[in-house]
Amino acid sequence: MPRPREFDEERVVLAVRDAFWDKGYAATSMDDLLRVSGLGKGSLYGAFGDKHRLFLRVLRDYDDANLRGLRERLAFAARGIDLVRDFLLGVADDPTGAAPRRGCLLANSTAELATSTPDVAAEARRSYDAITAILTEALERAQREGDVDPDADAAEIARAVLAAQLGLVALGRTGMDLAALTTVARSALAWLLPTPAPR
Amino acid sequence: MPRPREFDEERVVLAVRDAFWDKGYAATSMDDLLRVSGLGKGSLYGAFGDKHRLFLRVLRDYDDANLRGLRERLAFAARGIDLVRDFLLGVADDPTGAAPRRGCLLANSTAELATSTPDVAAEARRSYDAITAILTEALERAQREGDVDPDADAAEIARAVLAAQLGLVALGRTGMDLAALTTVARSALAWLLPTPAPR
DNA sequence: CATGTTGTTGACCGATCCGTCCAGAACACC
DNA sequence: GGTGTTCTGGACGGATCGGTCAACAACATG
Repeated sequence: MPRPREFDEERVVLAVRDAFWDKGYAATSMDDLLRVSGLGKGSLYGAFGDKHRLFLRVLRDYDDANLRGLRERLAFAARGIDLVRDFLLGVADDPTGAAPRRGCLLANSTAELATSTPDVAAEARRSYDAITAILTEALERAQREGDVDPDADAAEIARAVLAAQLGLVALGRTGMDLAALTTVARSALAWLLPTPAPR
Repeated sequence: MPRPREFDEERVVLAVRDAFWDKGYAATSMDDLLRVSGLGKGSLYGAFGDKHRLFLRVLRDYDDANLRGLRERLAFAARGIDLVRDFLLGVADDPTGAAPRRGCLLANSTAELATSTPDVAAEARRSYDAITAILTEALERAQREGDVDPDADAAEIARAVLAAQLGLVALGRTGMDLAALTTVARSALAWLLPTPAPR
C-alpha cells in the first residue's frame, strides 16, 4: 500500500553516527545530519523522530554492534585470556593513531551528556554491565585454562579491566603518543596476568 | 585613572566553571554564563574575550588548582604511597555520589572537544603529564619507603595509575553504584601494591 | 487505471545562538 | 569639579538552531 523508503536505514544510522562521533551531540546540527545522511528533513524526522531520539537510536546500535563483536571474539578466541588482552591492547591498535584520537562514541557521549541526559547514563551502565559480563566469562575461562589465578574474583578483575580500558580510551583521546599508549596498555595488562611474558 | 572593576574575577571564573561543568561546553549558552556570573555582556566579553577563550581560561585555572592541590598533598603526605591511594580512592569518596556523577571537568571536556578543539587536547596532555610527574615522584618516594617494588619503573606505574583513575572517573559518571566504584578502586590499587592489606 | 497511503522535499516558523556596539555610569587624576 | 578613561548594561544584528507542515511524488492494491 504505502510508498517504500528510498534510503537504507542502516546506512543512515552509520552516517549519522559518524557525525555525532566526530563533533559530539550538541555541536552536531540537524543540518549536519541532513547533509551526511542525504535525506530531507521530513524523511529523517519521520523515520527517527527528533534529534534526541535519533541520537539514542544511534548510540544503542553502536553499543549493540560492539557487544556483538566482543561476544563473537570470545567465541572464536583460542584462549579466554586473548580476549582480555585484545580488549586492552586494541585501544592503541591503529598505526595512524586516528582511532585512539577519536575515542569511543559511548565514552565521549557519557562524558558530554551523562549529567543532563539520564538516558545516556543508563545506556552506559547497560553497556558496561554487558561488557563486564563478557570479560568475566573470558576470565573464568582463563582461570580454567591456567592463565589467571583461579582463586581470584573474575568479576572483580573484569571490572578493573574495564576501568583500565576506559582510562586508556581517555588518554588516547588527548592525542597522547601512540607508543606511550601501547606501553600503558601493556603495563595494565601485566598487572593482571602472572603468566605470559609480554613481547 | 580608569573606572575599577565591579566584580571579582576569580568568583566569575568559578561560577562559569560550574556552568560548563554541569552542561558541557556546547550546551552552555552565553546567556547561561551571564546569568551565573551576574555580569553584563560588555563586562564578560571585555574581561575574558569570547566563549572559547573564556572556556580555556576556566579550564586552565581548574587544572592549575588540581595540580597545586596534588603537589600540596604530596608535600604533606606521611608516605608517598598515601598520595597514590588517595588519588585512586578519592574518585569514589563522596557519600552523596554527586562528585563521581559530575566527573572531572578536564576529562569531560576532552571527551567532548578533543577532536574539534586542539587547544583542549593540548591542555589535557599538559595536565596529564604534570599529574604523571607528581605520581612518579610519589611512587619513587614509596619505593624508598619500602611500599613499592624498587625494581619497578615508577614512571610506568604512574601512567598506569593515571589510566586507572581516568577509567574510574568515566565509570563514576555513568551513575554506577558507589560501593561498586569503591571496590573497583580498591582492586586497581591492590594490583599496584604488594604490601599493605587493604581495609 | 483509480485510489489510498506513505515518503519526500523544502519553505517556513519562532526561538535562540554568539558577538558587536553604543550610550551612560563610575571612578582616578589633575 | 572638570576631564578622560574604563566599565557596565542592554539593545541590536545576522546567523543558525530544532522542529513543523503542506504540497507533491511514488508506490501497492483493487
